[in-house]
Amino acid sequence: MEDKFDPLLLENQLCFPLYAVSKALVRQYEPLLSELNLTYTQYIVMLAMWEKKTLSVNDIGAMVHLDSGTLSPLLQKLEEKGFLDKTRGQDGRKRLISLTEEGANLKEKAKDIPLKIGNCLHLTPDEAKCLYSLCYKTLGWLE
Amino acid sequence: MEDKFDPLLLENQLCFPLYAVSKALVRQYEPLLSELNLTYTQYIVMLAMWEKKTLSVNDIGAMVHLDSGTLSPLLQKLEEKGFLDKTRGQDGRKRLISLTEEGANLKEKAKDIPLKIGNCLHLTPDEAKCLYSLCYKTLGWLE
DNA sequence: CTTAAATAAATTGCATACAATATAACAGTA
DNA sequence: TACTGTTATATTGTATGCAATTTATTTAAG
Repeated sequence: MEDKFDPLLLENQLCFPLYAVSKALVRQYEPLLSELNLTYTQYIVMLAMWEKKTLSVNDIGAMVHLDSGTLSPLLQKLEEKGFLDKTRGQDGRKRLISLTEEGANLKEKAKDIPLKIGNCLHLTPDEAKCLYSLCYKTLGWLE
Repeated sequence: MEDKFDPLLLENQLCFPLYAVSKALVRQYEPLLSELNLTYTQYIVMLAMWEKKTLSVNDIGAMVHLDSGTLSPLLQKLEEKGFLDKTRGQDGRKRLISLTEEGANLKEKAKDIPLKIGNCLHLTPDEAKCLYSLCYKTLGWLE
């Protein structure tokens, strides 16, 4: 007489461990990022900016999967911290976001963060690649 | 002359796709859960309650990885919705959370949700198992 | 019994997330 | 050109997350 499989047990969820590990990992970043005066969300926006130098709000949103409701106040804060500038482009609707010199210099201070985070994951390179691929594969179906 | 590997490119992050897929997946739940008058976080608390029937706030927190700062107002809302009851145990510091009849009945209405979510993931059973295991393995190292 | 230390929840303050709405500016058309 | 529809961003409202603090209660020591 085996128990019937209950799809509503917490341990039978797939989303829940994703949700839990995502939050736990973000918490690992916070002490490292606070030294740069950044939160995790601000950090991924800075990653996008270090990569592209100048972007519209929508461009950033497409890269980091956030909408203007989240980005508007967040970009405001990064501007107040002196890391970003906002200007108007030819198209007056767009706000062009660009790095200040201070914002660009911050990349140097961030360079050790990925390794430090990687070290606390305890995944083999293959496991990390597998996790990475499965996340992107799933993400591809959800948008 | 190959480009040097830049660990600060968005595409070289492991946390970022986890963070993005977690949010995207939670968004998939929202339209299904709104029919039950639940948010995703409220749903995982209800999963814990359906499983254990009675729990303290800390017990729930340990199961779903949330602290009292998040749970206190959330449990308040679930109580107002009529899904949960709060009582005092022998230990007057603890609040014992239990299911109301309405809360218990809600499980029947939720029973198809896991399958619906599973269908939109487009992962093979092996891939799902792999993703599940890697999340729990990582989670184990982060707390 | 009294009081200091520990524990359980709740509260506060700040920073997301995101749906829905509003606003501003551009683009196409009669 | 005046009007309409579209696009880009900002604003509003609700619900988390979580660190830090506070409050209530219990436990342990003296």
